[in-house]
Amino acid sequence: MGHHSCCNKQKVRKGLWSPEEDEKLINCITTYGHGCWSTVPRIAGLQRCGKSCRLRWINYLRPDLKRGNFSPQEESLIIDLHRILGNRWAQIARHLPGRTDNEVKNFWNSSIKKKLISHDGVPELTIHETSNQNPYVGDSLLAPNPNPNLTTTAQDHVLLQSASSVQHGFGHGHLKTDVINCIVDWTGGPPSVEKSDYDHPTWSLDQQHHLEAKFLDTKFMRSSDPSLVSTMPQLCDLVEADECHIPYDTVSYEVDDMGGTLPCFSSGSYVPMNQLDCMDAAVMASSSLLSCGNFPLNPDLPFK
DNA sequence: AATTCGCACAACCGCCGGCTG
DNA sequence: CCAGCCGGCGGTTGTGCGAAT
Repeated sequence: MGHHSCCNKQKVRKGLWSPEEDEKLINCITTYGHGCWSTVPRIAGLQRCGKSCRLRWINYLRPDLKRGNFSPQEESLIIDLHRILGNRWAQIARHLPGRTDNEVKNFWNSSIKKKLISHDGVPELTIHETSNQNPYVGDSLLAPNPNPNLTTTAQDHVLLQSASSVQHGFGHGHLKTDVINCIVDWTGGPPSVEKSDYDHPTWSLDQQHHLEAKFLDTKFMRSSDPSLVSTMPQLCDLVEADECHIPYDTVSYEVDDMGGTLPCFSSGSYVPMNQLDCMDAAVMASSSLLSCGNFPLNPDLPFK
């Protein structure tokens, strides 16, 4: 079933594309758009299958593609995202404007993977349990890491780190209003937040505890009530809806000792340092777990 | 200079899920 | 409900080129 109908009707060319073929494809798509890919080869006068045309356009001919080497910022982002998302190249690539999933995948396989291996495995994943300052944190607050390259232990470490980020992220300061509102809606509202505070909400210690408790209640309740779980806010959607990606040329988190500006927010909201972590964790959590709609519990954890 | 090797990148293959008739 | 079509995705293979021998 790998071949589509368009590939069976006549002999199709395979292999590298010639400049002439590229030109035909570009002319066709800039003139007519691609519409249905299976008709593109016919319109363009190409002896290729529609899939091949689509791939060539997406991976090579698209005008918004950014060629050249990956910047250190992009590399770092890929590593971070891969740690969470695993080999979901398309999802990773969405956070890298001008880059394709194929490009990211090749870059990972040819470059990053080797670097990580040569650094004795996965160095940035070596997080010790001592970072766990909360007895609950060892549980699956976040999804089991889908990264197939990680050992179970490494996955646990990822969970520890990410969960910790979530919990310690809700300190004092300002979060993106939409995200705050989402959290507030979901939790039923922190104990004493004023409506007027929603514009620039600040999380008191009480509110922080309330939110943490809500997260923990929901995620660790063994009463596996899917309807409850499904009410978890999909923070990632909010973040992604606000163009959660790095700029084309550089990434500037403009981080100082106390905090920084999230590049994913066009408003450039100033976010305290610990909440940058929180946003990271939120993206991770909702990308890999919430969107799956389930919270598998780690059987090795104390909640039985 | 010829050959081999390794790497980066391009392209293909097979599968899956959504859509439609 | 089912089958066919299609786009999208991830894994894998193929190709070209430069470095090493």
